[in-house]
Amino acid sequence: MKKKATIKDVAKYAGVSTAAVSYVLNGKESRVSPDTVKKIHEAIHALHYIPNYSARSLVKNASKLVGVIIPQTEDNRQLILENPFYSEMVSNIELKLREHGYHLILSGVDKGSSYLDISVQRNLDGAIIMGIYPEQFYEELKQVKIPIVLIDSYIHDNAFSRVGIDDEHGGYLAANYLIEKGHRNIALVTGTIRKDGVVEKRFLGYKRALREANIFYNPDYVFEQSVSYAYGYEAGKAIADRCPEITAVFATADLVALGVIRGLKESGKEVPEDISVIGFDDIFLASMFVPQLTTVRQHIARKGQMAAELLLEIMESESPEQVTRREESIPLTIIERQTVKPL
Amino acid sequence: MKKKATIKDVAKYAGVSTAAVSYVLNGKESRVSPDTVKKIHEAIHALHYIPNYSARSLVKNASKLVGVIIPQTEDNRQLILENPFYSEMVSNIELKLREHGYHLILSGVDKGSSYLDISVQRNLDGAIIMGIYPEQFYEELKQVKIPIVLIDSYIHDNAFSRVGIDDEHGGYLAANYLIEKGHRNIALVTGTIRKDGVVEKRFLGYKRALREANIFYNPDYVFEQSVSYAYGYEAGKAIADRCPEITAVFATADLVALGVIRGLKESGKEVPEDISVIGFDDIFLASMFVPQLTTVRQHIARKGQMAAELLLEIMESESPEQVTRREESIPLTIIERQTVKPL
DNA sequence: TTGTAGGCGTTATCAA
DNA sequence: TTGATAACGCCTACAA
Repeated sequence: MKKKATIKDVAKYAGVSTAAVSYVLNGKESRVSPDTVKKIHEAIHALHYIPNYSARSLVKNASKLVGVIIPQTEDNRQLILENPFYSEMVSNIELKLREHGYHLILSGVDKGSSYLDISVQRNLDGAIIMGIYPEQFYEELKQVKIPIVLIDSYIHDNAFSRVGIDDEHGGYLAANYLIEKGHRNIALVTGTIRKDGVVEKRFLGYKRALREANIFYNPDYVFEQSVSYAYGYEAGKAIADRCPEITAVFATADLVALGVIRGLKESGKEVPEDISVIGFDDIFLASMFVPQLTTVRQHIARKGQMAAELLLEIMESESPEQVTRREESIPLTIIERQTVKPL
Repeated sequence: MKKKATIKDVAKYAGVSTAAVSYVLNGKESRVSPDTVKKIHEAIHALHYIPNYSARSLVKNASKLVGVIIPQTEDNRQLILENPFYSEMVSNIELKLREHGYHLILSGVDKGSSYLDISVQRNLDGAIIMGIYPEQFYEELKQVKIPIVLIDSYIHDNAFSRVGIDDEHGGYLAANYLIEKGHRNIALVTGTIRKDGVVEKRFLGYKRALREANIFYNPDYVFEQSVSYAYGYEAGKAIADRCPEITAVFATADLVALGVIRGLKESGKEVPEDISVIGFDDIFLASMFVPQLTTVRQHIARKGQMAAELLLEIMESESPEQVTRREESIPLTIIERQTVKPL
């Protein structure tokens, strides 16, 4: 097996020094005579020379590597990449980073070991974190002094930049839409309401909409457990079986909404004839489903792109440490489809 | 900002040589006295020492990094991670690799640049490739002498190991199932039939089933274009509008099948009352959909796991170059749900 | 059992 | 404009 060509090989082949080669490799051709530049390019080509990033990383203390973290399941620690919400963001992030010469390490975090480990081991230039984690996680994260962009987190800390949406507003939009359609007994189906989580904000928006419409907030109408199709299904059945007065459901994620619809159906309720449902996110499934899901759209792809752009901007700025933390927010709109019926 | 601790710092702190530290770091504690081992562990802990993989990669010529490639869209070069089929495999691969101390670089491949680049730059220890690519891609791939596992490819080459399914058998299973239910005019909706692609094999299986049942193969019943929901939708409408004699559809991917069902519906055909549909893959959506999709199940998660296991085995063997190419096949079963009606 | 020192491939400093 | 050469952090003969 032929050994890979190194910068030395190139230098020898071109009859120049390694320094010269390094210069042209790093775009400092002005420091080298046009003649040698040409010779070096020829040598690079002839030898199929490809720079070794490990060596480069070692001396430049920068890896052109970005870490991306998405939530994982509690039990088997597997990434929740099946959720189109995450996969859509990841693919957009990957593309954006690739366009700028960065590669992406997709990784979960094992219990016990902190993300600090991989970040330091690999000399990551930055990281994008989706979802919310125990507070300790962020504390550790702060130790690694690299640019970090949080997606969908309400952690306010100067160490992090963030991109997200106005979840409170989104919750308000959804509930208000149902109210405008004449609904008054509106259930909320949602994942665990954690302090400072996106779900809590949406919940708050829901309550505000009720309040403004002078509708009594009934805690019994809140179905709170996990953000999954399975739980939506369960909640849908429960609503159909035990709360006949409910005429509309706001699910804080499309995946949950789809589960709700199925649960409702299996208990003999038709959507939207008997009961209306609105989701949140507008994952691509939402429009594939029958009936097509009415939902609050957030531009998921854009979210990924913005996170990547934000990170790139910080990483490539002269002094990343001094870049003021930035926050970006994605606009929200109601997408009217087939699952809400005016009363 | 405190500098990261290096092996020298640890050595100094513990009052030993860097060699000793390196030994315990690499599990060769037998070469060091229990006493110094202890001191070194203390030092590592006290200094929060974390090894620098770039440096390690440089000397060991191994990176503990695995490249994973999934197909990307033609136009915008973005990864098709939204397809649950891929994301489910990726998340399983990631977990398996992580359990063995490897990290995963998820990347697309830009036109013009070969995967050779990133593979050499990053000193990848191995790679997993999903989907099929132009022949040239594989030729280049062979140049990088690292272990490579192909998922769903019929490229036969000693340079690669493979994991996949018996697609011909799968196609046969699906078509035969429909035939057993009394259908004789069976459409095939599929992505482009490429030589040596999985789709071609399924197509072959479909034809064999017809032949064995003495059913005339009608090329007009083959709707071939792209493996996407959108195309399925289009094909579904076409079938409903123009081929009233067709009573069943075999879609070579669930995503396509769901599109077909929607297209059928919009043209006034009910599934399965008017027309039956069977899919392929059993992505999690298949059971979420209304009606629930009858399909040929391949254990997608298992496929990802096996690919990772296979790769790990090769990478960690004494002499990866000599490991005989291996092939693994995942079993297939029909999952009977609600979209096929006996005639 | 321990330590010294050379080298992995790059970059960057400093003379020439 | 060039070219030695010293790092970068780690591993591993080889010597002690």
